[in-house]
Formats: sequence, structure tokens, C-alpha cells
Amino acid sequence: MELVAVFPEPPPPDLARTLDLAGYRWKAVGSADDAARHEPSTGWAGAVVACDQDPDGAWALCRALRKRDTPVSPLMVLVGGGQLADLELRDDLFDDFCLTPFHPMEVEARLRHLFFRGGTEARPEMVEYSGLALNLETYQANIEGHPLDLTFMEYELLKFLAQNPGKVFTREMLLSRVWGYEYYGGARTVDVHIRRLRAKLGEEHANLIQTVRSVGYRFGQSRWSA
Amino acid sequence: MELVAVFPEPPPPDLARTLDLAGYRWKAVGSADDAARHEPSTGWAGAVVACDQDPDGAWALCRALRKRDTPVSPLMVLVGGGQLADLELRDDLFDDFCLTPFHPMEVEARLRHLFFRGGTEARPEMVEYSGLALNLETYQANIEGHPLDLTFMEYELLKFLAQNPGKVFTREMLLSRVWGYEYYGGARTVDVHIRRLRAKLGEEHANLIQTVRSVGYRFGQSRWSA
DNA sequence: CGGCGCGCTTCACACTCCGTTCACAGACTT
DNA sequence: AAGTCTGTGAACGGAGTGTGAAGCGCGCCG
Repeated sequence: MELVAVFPEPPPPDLARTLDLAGYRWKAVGSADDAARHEPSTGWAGAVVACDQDPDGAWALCRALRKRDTPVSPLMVLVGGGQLADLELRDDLFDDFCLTPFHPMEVEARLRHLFFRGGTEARPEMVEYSGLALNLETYQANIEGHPLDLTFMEYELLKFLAQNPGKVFTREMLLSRVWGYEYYGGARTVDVHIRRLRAKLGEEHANLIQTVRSVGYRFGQSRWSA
Repeated sequence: MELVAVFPEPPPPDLARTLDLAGYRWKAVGSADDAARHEPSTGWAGAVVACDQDPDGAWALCRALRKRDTPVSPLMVLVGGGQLADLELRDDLFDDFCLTPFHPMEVEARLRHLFFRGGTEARPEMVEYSGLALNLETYQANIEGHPLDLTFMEYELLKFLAQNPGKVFTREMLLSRVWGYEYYGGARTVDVHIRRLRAKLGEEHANLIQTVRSVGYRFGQSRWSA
């Protein structure tokens, strides 16, 4: 489960307890800037915004999270009974709301329902390992927040390796599974691509791909070999 | 406003009153068969199902309204606090719920929000990204206030891309989803349209459409790009 | 009814970029 | 120390793409 943004900082104790009991991983943010600063590389998985104490700040945060190229979703707001009128004309800023004081089971049911609905929508398929993240939809790669400019075959090779961390592949296995079953070419081609991948990963992360002498290459699990 | 189906028959008086005051046109139905018999030619515009008195009948109705070719949406259920557990594993049968006894303003706010979302979901009037704005009703496109003179296919292509920002599409995907499933033509057609789009977007915004070599095209920047 | 213009499609060509290969040097094993 | 395996740099060839122009179907207007 990815990280959910919670407002305000610190959040109401009963809200924090409810989120914990329901098994959500969350992080409190105090402002829109705060949310941007602490946003995970994969983006917020959702947001819960309590409007009781600081309505203006809460709505400003909602606006910041929704009015951007990749809006945060799902987003639930908590409002008091007297704030119901505030929801009007702000329908675009949230997906669901819950009245306070709330029953923990209601919040839990609403969150579950929101994530159920959102789950079928469009959360990009990702491959992640350590600081490396591959977005399979956008064909983009990241290493600790920094974008990697990979060519097509480099991306395919890294994707295959990262999808099977710790496993050793011979050059022939890589050629057949990454390049294609009917590929007939020299095994040194793999070496060169591995080399370029290491170069682009940077000296710090080059050891993500290890050489297993006389066998082939392995991705990850570097702590055992030294 | 189209007709909303309400369960049970007759509905709880406070629910009826709330719907009337909020300005909804509705009709009570007592069963799934009943709902099918009285369905308007344009289909139900939505449904409100109270689960208090006859939970089994209520859920059967929800199932009938949702598990068909054109699911009724939005659908809100009213449940007592003791029925919250019933919602679990039924997330696919409703869009929102409200605890009973309810506050009329909460029901009203939830319905308004549901119809707002449903309205935009089925037919968004605008597609916006960065400085680009597409008006789906008037078939007009703007880039930072300046009108774009796009042809039909250019508009359709740009619309499809802008509706899925960041995602990479192969030429075949674009041909099948923009041109049509049964289209049989050269993939280079896509290239030429992309080229014209980039030309019309102007040198400044031509990079809104990026080439992903050996894969296809992508609109806009994903959250990772520098 | 026929010319005309617009827009979609296709073709041909040039160019850039990337996958592949080769040669050599260094590292590791026996 | 010999032999095998891998890292590295450079160069070649080709796949993939951008671009200009021509072909063609279709609706509009005279």
C-alpha cells in the first residue's frame, strides 16, 4: 500500500488511529508546499483532509492536490455538520466526504470503497526495486527521483532484470527473453547493454547489476556478494 | 432532470421529502422486476436504495441495476450503523452510501456530488493540460488562449492523447482507438498527423507530444520528467 | 452535373539514433 | 603463467522517424 497524505499536521488523534487500524500507510502534511516536498516518487496514493480546524488551509491543499496534471485520487474530506454548505461548488476538489464526529467504521468503509473504485482506474503499473522505479505505461525510468534516459533495448533489459530481482540469467536466456526467441546474435551484445545500463545508473547504483562470472548477470541482492 | 429510481415502495417519508426538496424527479420501485418495467426509455438517471427495512431485497435490486450492460449510475444506498459491515465485498454494487438516520443536507450533498461526478465522468466538457484546452462541445482547441485550427482527425488524436497524459501509445493502439477498431491502414498515417499537430501547436509547445523511439508517442510529461 | 478545394492517406527520401560487432586490454581462475 | 571470461572504446550498418509532396475520396458550390 502506497503512502496517503493526511491533513493537518498533526492530524486529529482519532483519525490517525482509524487509519492505523485500517492498515493504511500515511504521512501528515501541513500545507500544499509540505505535500509537494514530501511526495513519494510514485506520487500520493490518496489523501484525507480534515477541514474542522483550518478550513481555508484544508481547501487550499485540496485545490493544490487536484488542480495539477496528475491529480491526487482518491481524496476524502472530513467536515463538520455545519460545514456541509462549504462542499457546494467544490465538488471537483474531493471524491468523498465524511461528517465529523465520525464513526471509525464509516471512515474505513469509505476509504475501502474509494480505493476499490480507484484501483480499477488508472494507477500506473510500476516495477520498483530499491531506488529504481520503472513506469511501464510511460516508458520512463527513475533512479532516486532522477530520470534516466534509456534507449528502448536498455529499458527492456532493465525491466526484465528488475522484474526478476536476485535471479541469475545467462546471456542466452536474456537474448531469448528480452530480444526474442528467434534472435540469433552474438552474446557480447548483452555485455555492451549491461555496460551502458551501469553507466547510466551512475557509479553509485552500478552495482545493482552484478556479474556472475561464467554464468551471466543478476539484478539486485547485492548485499550478499562482496 | 431525468428520473431516479427509489427503493423501497413506498420509500421512507423523510427520504421522499428530502428528494423533493432537493428538486429530484423520482419514482419508487418495489423490486428489480418493478424497476425494469418502469424504466424510462432513456434509462434510470440514478438510484437511491434504502437498505433498512428489507436488506436482501435492497441488495438484490442493486445487483440487478449494476450487473447489466448499462449499469445504473450513480447509485447510493442508505444503511444503518449496524449494517456497515454489509458494505464490504459489495463495493461494486454502489457508488456512495449514507448512514441512517440521515441529515437531509448530507443526502443532498452526496447526491449533488454523485451527479456532478457522473456528469463529468460520462461527458467531460473540457480537456485541459498545461496551456492546452480542448472544448469537447464546440470542437475547438486553444493553446494559451490562442485558437488552434485543427482538422477532425487532428482533433480526435489530440483529444485522445490529452485524455491520457503521460501514457505511451503505439501506433497500432492509436489507430485502433482513434481511427477505429477495424481500421486497416499504414502506421505512418499516425506519424503524419503527429507531425501536423506538432506544427500547429507551434515550436514552443511541439514537445507536448514526445516520440518514444521503437514504441510510439506520449502526450505531456509524466510526474518524473525533468 | 462537373469542377474545385479540403483533408486524409500514402509514398519516397534523408537523417538521426541506436543496436550490433569487433578488437584489445584487464581481471579472474586453475 | 596460460587460458578464459569480462569491461571498454570505437565504428559500422540499419531500423525508425521526420519531412515534403503527390494521390485520392468526398462534400460544397456554382
